[in-house]
Amino acid sequence: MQRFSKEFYCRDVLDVAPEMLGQRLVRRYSNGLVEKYIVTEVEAYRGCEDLACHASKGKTARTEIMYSEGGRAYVYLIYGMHWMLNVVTGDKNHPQAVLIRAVKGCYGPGRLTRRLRIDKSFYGEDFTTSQRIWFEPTGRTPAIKAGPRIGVDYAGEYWASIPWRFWADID
DNA sequence: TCAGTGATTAGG
DNA sequence: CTAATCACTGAG
Repeated sequence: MQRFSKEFYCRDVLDVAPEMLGQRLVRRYSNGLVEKYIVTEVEAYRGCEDLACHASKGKTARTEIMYSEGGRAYVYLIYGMHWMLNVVTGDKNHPQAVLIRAVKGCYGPGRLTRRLRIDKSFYGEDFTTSQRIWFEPTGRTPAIKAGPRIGVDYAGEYWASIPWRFWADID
């Protein structure tokens, strides 16, 4: 099965995020074991004007990767214990990312990274060339639902209520 | 409901 | 250096 190429990721995050639902996340461990998961829930974070997006506070060592071309991983630690896995999208200097919140059988962004053993070493990982994590098209086009993003009340009512969380009910 | 946990960030 | 913040989770 072919993985998604650069072109898939180098588009607006609001186009990419919903299209990732129903697609396959593949993780290959150092011992050769390969696990495959279907993406079921994501969130879009879009540019410096989006007050819920980390890039709204400007370019820092942590957010730098979001300013690169789409197709790389933005990984960071939250609340001192949970790694968050994001997919950078869009053109260079258009900081955007898709937070992977859930896959079939594993719900919650922190649980997901714990199960897949994703940590800081995945920061900047290139999904188009990586041998340990990537995404593949499945051909599925599930019905998509949308609602407010989780845990971003600090961004103010407008950005906290905008429906940029997307999910699909996949058995 | 609420504490745990530590990297990251701005500020002195 | 200090202190605040935080795209979450699990226990009760």
